[in-house]
Amino acid sequence: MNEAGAWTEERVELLKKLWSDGLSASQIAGELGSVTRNAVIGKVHRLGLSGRAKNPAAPSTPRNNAPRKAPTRSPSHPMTGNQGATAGMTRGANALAPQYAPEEEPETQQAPTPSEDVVVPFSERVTIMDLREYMCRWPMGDPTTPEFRFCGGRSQTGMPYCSHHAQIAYQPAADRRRDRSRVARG
DNA sequence: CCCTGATTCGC
DNA sequence: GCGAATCAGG
Repeated sequence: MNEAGAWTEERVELLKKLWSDGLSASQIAGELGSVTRNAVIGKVHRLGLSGRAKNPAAPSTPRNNAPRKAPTRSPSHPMTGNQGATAGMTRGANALAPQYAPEEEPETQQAPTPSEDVVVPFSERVTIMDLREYMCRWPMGDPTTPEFRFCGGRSQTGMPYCSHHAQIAYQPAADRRRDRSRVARG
């Protein structure tokens, strides 16, 4: 039978399906299992699927010269002693769970109750003291109260907010009619 | 700090 | 052909 780790027809087809579906490499890797995101990307490139739905004449990352500078990898000492890093590479493909978000939109719940805490767990809420550059700076509550907190979620570099709040704050007025229900006014 | 894909290169 | 390592951008 097909062994895990081998790219069988089914795996390749599923890979193409998920890739064309817009799923990220890590998600596909998590769904396939036994493979890492790198493996998925590698296979994708090998198949010639790279680029997904991007403009063929619009390379986001035009590596003009990038001489790859000799990485000079040392295969002699892949792991000297102990990696001492995370106890288990819980990163990348393994970090993402093979779960899907159907994103249900309860229209019956149009309550204007701006309770962001419903989407942001308390554990992530931080004060300005614990705020980091990579943390979401979405304001919560009144800044005049001592209970004022920030989202504290994971934000991208350069982004003041996390992915969730970034979409809320950066909603184009044209598409704003969608309304996220509990989005509310900050 | 997190994530993404792209590429190289040893196996 | 495969995939880890690395790079580069967000």
